[in-house]
Amino acid sequence: MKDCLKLENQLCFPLYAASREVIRKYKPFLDEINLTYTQYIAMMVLWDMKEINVKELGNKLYLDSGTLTPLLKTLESKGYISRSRSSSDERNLMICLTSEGSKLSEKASLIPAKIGKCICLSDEEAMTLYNILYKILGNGE
Amino acid sequence: MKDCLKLENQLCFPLYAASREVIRKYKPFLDEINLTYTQYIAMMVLWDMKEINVKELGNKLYLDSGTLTPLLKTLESKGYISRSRSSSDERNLMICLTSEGSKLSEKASLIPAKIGKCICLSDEEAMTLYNILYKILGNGE
DNA sequence: TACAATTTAATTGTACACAATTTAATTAAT
DNA sequence: ATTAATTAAATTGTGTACAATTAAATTGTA
Repeated sequence: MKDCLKLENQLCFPLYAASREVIRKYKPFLDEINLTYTQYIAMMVLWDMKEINVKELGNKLYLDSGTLTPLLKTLESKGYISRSRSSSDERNLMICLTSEGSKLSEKASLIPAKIGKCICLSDEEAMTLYNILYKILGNGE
Repeated sequence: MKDCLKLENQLCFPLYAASREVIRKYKPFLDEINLTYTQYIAMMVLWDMKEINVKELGNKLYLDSGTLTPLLKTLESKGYISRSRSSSDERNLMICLTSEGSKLSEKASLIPAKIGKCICLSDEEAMTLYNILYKILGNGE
């Protein structure tokens, strides 16, 4: 069998596996605030922006409406966001943070430090990883 | 809003996003051999091992039977693998490569080079990334 | 040897991902 | 101003992920 097909010679596989392992580490902390990982990163955008439409949110998260529509309905049912059409362009669905959703950031702000303790990379490794990952993300544009 | 909750200050997010972006780059090539990405990495293990049980396969891929059972049934229906209980221990389901599945590696072996052209990292960056990702994967053990 | 504990897959249920299509609203072109 | 093209979100359908439970086989132990 060709070496290029061995799992240990792939870059894609540890990328995929490490991504899932890190998300798995978030789970116990996210359970405490009743969010999934994808809901958490959507909330991160909202904590920052307060208001955004689905298209823009999708651009930031690399997700489309097929994923976001049900996810945002769930966040609405949890009381963290509101969903309403833009009056200036009815095609746009505006997502707004509720006060309940805003309040959630207090508890959430404790999570990054907790995760840092679980990952165990040096500051330099973390920075290097960050830069290479964004280089990969930049490739497609 | 606290900076630690900004999306651009997370390491987990570019990891998650880059993983999906890379898998997305595989799609047109994997479509040609009628495999999804997860099916592809499962086949990689089989091209290497010829025979393996579900538990071991799950250990290698960081996946459990909830994901693998339906995936392996699909690969069986495509004729690439066979599924049969081990005679020495009926709890174990042995996955074996069929000749059809083995033949598939010829076409598949062309994919890594094609992907390499899409990712555009230097050899050094690729090696650095690989090592850091496996360091993350090693953390949990 | 019984029987409790463990192990392996399968199953069930929830939540993404994402391609492809549909629907409604807006914009562009005639 | 109509109609064609475009855009945004929702919908549909397939395939993962993964927690939790179940069922069957095996192993350990009194």
